[in-house]
Amino acid sequence: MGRGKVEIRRIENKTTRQVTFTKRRNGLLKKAYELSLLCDAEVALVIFSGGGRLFEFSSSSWSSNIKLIHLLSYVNSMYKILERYRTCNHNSPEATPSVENEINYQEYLKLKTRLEYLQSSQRNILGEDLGPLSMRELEQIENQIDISLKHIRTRKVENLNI
Amino acid sequence: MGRGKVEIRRIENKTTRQVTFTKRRNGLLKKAYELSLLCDAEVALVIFSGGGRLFEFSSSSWSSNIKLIHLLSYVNSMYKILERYRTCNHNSPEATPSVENEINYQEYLKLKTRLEYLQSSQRNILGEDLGPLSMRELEQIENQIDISLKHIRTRKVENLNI
DNA sequence: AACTATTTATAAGA
DNA sequence: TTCTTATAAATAGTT
Repeated sequence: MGRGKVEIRRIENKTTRQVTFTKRRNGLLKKAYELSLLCDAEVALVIFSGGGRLFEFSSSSWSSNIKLIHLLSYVNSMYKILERYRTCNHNSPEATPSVENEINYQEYLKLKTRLEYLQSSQRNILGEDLGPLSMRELEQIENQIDISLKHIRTRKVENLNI
Repeated sequence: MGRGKVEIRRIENKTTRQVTFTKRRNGLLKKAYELSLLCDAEVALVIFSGGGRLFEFSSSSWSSNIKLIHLLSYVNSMYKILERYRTCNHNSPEATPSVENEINYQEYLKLKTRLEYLQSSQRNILGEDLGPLSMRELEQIENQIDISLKHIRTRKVENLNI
């Protein structure tokens, strides 16, 4: 994408590396933003430069109070699980708590059901997949949204007055 | 970057949105990888599709004083190891119960994270917990809801005509 | 920091 | 859907 084709490996020249970093960093942040907006996706991007400076983007559909904190908790729980796996395996491979796993599977199914319900409901609230809905259901959603719109507009005015 | 110039706003057509998501998601992941390698940078990227599927990249050279990044890298490499282990043991199914369970547990965590996002996002869409949101975010939600209201009203009229 | 020659990404079409 | 291709966008090397 430039005067010459470039091999994807560490750029040895420091100045070139710095310049390329700035250009590509901006490109990446822009594309992360575009993906989130165009495709309604949730995107979190964290970049540390070689010198340790931090740049980040996260789409606003991760409502702002969770954002990267949420990412951290996701990573954290993954970490704990993997840690447990490692320890388990080290000591007594047959001691894997199968009861606990069963409970987890029940929980998993519950969660999955709940998630599917929420996704479907969210789609409806966003005006998608309205086909199967009755007039009564449509009116309920319409009403809900109307109220929500009022809340949001009130909140906007409050924000302006701060 | 294609046959036509495209405005950066939510693609309304579902199929187009899905296709664009796949293309741009791959592009973004590739560029994240290239940036990390070319410029010796630490990059973490997490993407949720509209349908809730998770995609992620994280570079493997993290400086140890950065907690989040370190954890993410750790999780990533562990995941790869688990994945390889699972593939290796494809032929001897009785040897892998705990790995399978752990991977299911990972699925569970993914689901849980996604559910929490959805709940929070749903609350916002319903006009709740608006406190932490910026004006820009409020306007985005307002806009989304406005569009939704139009869809729902159109649908109501269609229903009446059946 | 700008500038452009090229490469790369991708939107629309097949 | 997957593959192709025309065109937009990104960016490597230059000034």
